Amino acid sequence: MFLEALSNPHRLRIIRILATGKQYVSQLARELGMSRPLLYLHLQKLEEAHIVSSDMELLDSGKAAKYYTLNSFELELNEALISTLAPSLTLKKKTKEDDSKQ
Amino acid sequence: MFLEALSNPHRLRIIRILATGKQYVSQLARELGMSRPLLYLHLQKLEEAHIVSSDMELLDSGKAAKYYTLNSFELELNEALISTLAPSLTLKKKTKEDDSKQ
DNA sequence: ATCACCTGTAATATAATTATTACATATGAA
DNA sequence: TTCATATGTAATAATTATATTACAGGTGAT
Repeated sequence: MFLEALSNPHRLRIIRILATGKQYVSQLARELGMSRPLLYLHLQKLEEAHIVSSDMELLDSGKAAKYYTLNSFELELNEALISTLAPSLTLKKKTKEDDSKQ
Repeated sequence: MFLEALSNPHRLRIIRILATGKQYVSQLARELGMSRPLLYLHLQKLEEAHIVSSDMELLDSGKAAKYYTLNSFELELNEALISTLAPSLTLKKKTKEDDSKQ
């Protein structure tokens, strides 16, 4: 999931922008020139991979906004790491259904 | 391209196996329980990303076999790296057509 | 009430990736 | 010659991922 989340150019751009500071969704959408629904999709993937986090905050205007923050991460990516961690890096979480099917 | 190549479970399994030593395609297909055409697809993506390399060798039987080897790589993956390298990590190489369209 | 912002998502369309099937070709051994 | 084992790829199908459109709802200011 983690590497999968990093495998899209839009998502890397999002990371790059959030690296300069937190932003709320509409603002980010304007900055990226991207529709909000599409941005939502990418933000969700990043959030599921724990690469970003979100929280609601009040703007000065008094309106609520959803702010996204970049989490810090560090991964020494080499062939040895992949050999040991292979499954957990990209596979989606197994559901209980999957287990019982097994 | 590099991160994209690492964003698939099959390809990580391939890496894991090749980490134990080079193998030729048919052998690898049997070991993975995967069809050869599909394996080809994944090996190509890995090779384009320079994660694996291939060369033809003669088996003891006298038949030619295409061996794949895992290249060694090392990438310190963190938010700073992504901020600086963002575009080159996932984008496909631009073609000359792309340039002239621009 | 209307305008200018915000969040959130359902339904759908489009594009890209992944997977299968069916071939053609070559070599050595029985 | 036939069998078993290689490589290689074209054509297609199936599945996921990405992107768009169209909504509904909320708040504060004019």
